[in-house]
Amino acid sequence: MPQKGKPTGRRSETTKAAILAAARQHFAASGYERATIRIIAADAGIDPAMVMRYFGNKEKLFAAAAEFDLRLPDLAAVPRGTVGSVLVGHFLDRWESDDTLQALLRAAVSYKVAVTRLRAVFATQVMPAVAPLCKDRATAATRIGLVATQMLGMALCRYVLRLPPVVSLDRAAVIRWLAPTIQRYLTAGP
Amino acid sequence: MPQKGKPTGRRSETTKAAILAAARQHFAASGYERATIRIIAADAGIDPAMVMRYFGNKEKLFAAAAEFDLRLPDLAAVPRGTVGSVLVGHFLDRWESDDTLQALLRAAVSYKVAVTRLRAVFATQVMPAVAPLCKDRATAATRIGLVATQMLGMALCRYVLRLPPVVSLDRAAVIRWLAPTIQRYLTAGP
DNA sequence: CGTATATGTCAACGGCTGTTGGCCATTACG
DNA sequence: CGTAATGGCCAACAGCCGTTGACATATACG
Repeated sequence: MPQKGKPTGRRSETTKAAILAAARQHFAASGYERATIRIIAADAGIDPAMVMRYFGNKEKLFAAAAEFDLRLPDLAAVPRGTVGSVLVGHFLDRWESDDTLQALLRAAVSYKVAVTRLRAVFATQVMPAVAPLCKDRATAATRIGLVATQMLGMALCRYVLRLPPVVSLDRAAVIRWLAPTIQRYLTAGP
Repeated sequence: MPQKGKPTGRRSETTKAAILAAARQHFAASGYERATIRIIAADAGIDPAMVMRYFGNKEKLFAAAAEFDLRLPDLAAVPRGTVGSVLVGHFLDRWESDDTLQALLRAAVSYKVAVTRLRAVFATQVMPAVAPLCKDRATAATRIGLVATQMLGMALCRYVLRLPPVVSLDRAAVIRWLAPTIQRYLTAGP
């Protein structure tokens, strides 16, 4: 038994990982339609046909590349007043250390599968983790939706559109400005 | 002299307008690469070759379709404390009454020309109109950049990604929640 | 009326796309 | 060692894309 165990094969896992990495990078940099299977394969150093063998088709390749975990921390453990800065800081970290989010956002704008996935991430990862912080269940969804508008708006302007004044903010400044907004959306009166 | 005066022709302006309208609609709904010239032409009821004759190529067609004016009101005239709600309300209006902004945002994510145009709109329309409200020149660009993150984030979540909790907010609620954020970005201490 | 010009259609081109099936090399295993 | 399977490459397909040029029609004007 060579490596792991799923296929009986030899080094397929290595190649598969290389394809996934190249796919994430190009989906993140160019969006769904411009990230060609041929380009991704060339970047991974193999033939386009291998991509099809391992992932079936482009849609499934994207689904595999867009799989990811936001890794939200346990928010019940942080002090009430700092939840805003913790959330902003965590999002910045995740956004800068993982191409997947950028791939998801860039693709979601023109590719149905991606927007569905993004909504799923919101519903299954953000909502359950943040909702307990809101006292009244009734407005929780609204509050978390508002948080999403500010967070995704920052990501859009900073990493995708690259608006100069937003790009030149340093990490601390982003947290200093955005944290009170997030805090207010989550806790302020209706 | 048949209608206006620019070409000597007969009804070319009508067709040109039909093409532009169809282009805007499809760019807004599908992004740059999925909005094909063939589809746009079919929607305008003419042959694809006409698009080329009137606009040269797809890039120039997009440039023509993405031309637009944000029509920001004179902010010096509104009371100091209501500038937030005026801005949010105006953006919502513009966003819902004109496909162009959505076309610009959808295309900007994967099409260089579009992101350049969007940055230009920010620099030549938003900055000059909003900057006078900021007392210190030094932080004005930063403050307006922050406003952009919240505004574009709302547009992204509401009109492009269609996150359910954000879509179901009514106009008044959006203003009620976002106005204080905008107000703080523009006027609060560093 | 005759002719030039604008308006529009048609068919085709080269290029790029996702996808497929067949062929070679290498390795694992009896 | 021989055989089967796995990893990988190559060439080709059908389809769609932007774009082009030749050709038909209708209008404007001398």
